[in-house]
Amino acid sequence: MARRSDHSREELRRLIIEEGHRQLAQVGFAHFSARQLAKRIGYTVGTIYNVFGSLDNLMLAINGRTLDKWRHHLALKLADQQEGRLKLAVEAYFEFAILNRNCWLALLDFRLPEDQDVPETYAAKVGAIMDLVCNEVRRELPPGHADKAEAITRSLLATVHGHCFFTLNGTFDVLGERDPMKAVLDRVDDALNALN
Amino acid sequence: MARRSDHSREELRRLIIEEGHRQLAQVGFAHFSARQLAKRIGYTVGTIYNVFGSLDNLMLAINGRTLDKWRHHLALKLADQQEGRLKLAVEAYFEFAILNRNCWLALLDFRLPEDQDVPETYAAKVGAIMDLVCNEVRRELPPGHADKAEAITRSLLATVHGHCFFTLNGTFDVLGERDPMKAVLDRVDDALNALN
DNA sequence: CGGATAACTGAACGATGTTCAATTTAAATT
DNA sequence: AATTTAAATTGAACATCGTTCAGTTATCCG
Repeated sequence: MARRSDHSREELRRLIIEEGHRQLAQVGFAHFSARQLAKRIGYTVGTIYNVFGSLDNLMLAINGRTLDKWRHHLALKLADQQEGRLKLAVEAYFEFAILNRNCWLALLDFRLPEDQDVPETYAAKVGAIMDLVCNEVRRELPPGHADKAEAITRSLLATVHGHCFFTLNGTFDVLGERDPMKAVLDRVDDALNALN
Repeated sequence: MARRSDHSREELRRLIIEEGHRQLAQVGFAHFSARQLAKRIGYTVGTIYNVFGSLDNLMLAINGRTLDKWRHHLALKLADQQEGRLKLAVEAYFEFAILNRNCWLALLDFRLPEDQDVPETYAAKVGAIMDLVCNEVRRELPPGHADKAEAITRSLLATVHGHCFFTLNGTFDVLGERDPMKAVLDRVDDALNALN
């Protein structure tokens, strides 16, 4: 059984997040359980609550981990690419969501109580993904429209999100959409071409 | 206490759905409970399971009710309007989601097990909303592009959904978007103008 | 060694989804 | 009106969940 000598508090924190991420990927948000996570790492429920204080905080940490991996995935796909970088970014967005279905959906399924707002560390991770995409949007903007980069990026992120969700959701199946990627790339092009 | 004389089986079914819808609107998907719903209508848990067989089926029925109300809301807003009908449809889409936050989010939060696919009655309700919007899209399409109406409608629905979700979600707050409606209407315009 | 501190446990509580034999009520039949 | 049949409803039982926290155990330090 794990003891203090094995893990400092910070190491234990990371272990819980990492194994929690794995469990989430396997069983999905709806069947995620702190007790099962504890069993997986050889601890008991109480320990998880001692470390994170609440399930909400744990979920924030695990979802934060997903955001980190997502940003990393995007950055990897963009590295050393010269042409069509924005298109690559959109495709990487989709790819990550599909390859990490349960974890990506958990980003949406989990919501803090209405009175609480997201911690800054979490917001920063979302912002980092936004910044990454914004750089690519700015590249493809016609000269003299650089000031619109942030606004367009926000809107395109929402656009891509919608297509991605409808894909994973089954909504596109119901509606008869068989090539969501083409659809969303068309929307991105439309938005950028509108500035010419 | 409710007895057979008070409600036929079909009436009871409707009562459960209606009160379930109310409860869902009040407490949200995460805190929805069959037991509390039973208490609300003066029955016990078993009855709900006898009528619906499972929580999943109950949720499908309640979400189906939400879809019906949503379509009805859209149709109402469009009735007797001559100009800017597509814009009105988009605004009504948003309006319903904001006015029925918990019920709208439950449409997304609830997911059937992966091996089950959505029943046709449910898919039909989604299709009905799609058809309603598609009619407005077709109106604004340039001549000779009528065959693209369905594909564009699917994509625009996803686009609007993304903006709507980011609004309710708090993502747009984090990203600094203060006028989501303008953003999404721009995207809709971009898509339609791209055909000219 | 021994006291202080940190880490960890696990029982307890209330609430959940789910099942189903037993009961109650209404309807049908005699 | 009495009796039978069918439908409707109950509620206890079970496993599991999030959450708390007094008590135990392990580690550290003087």
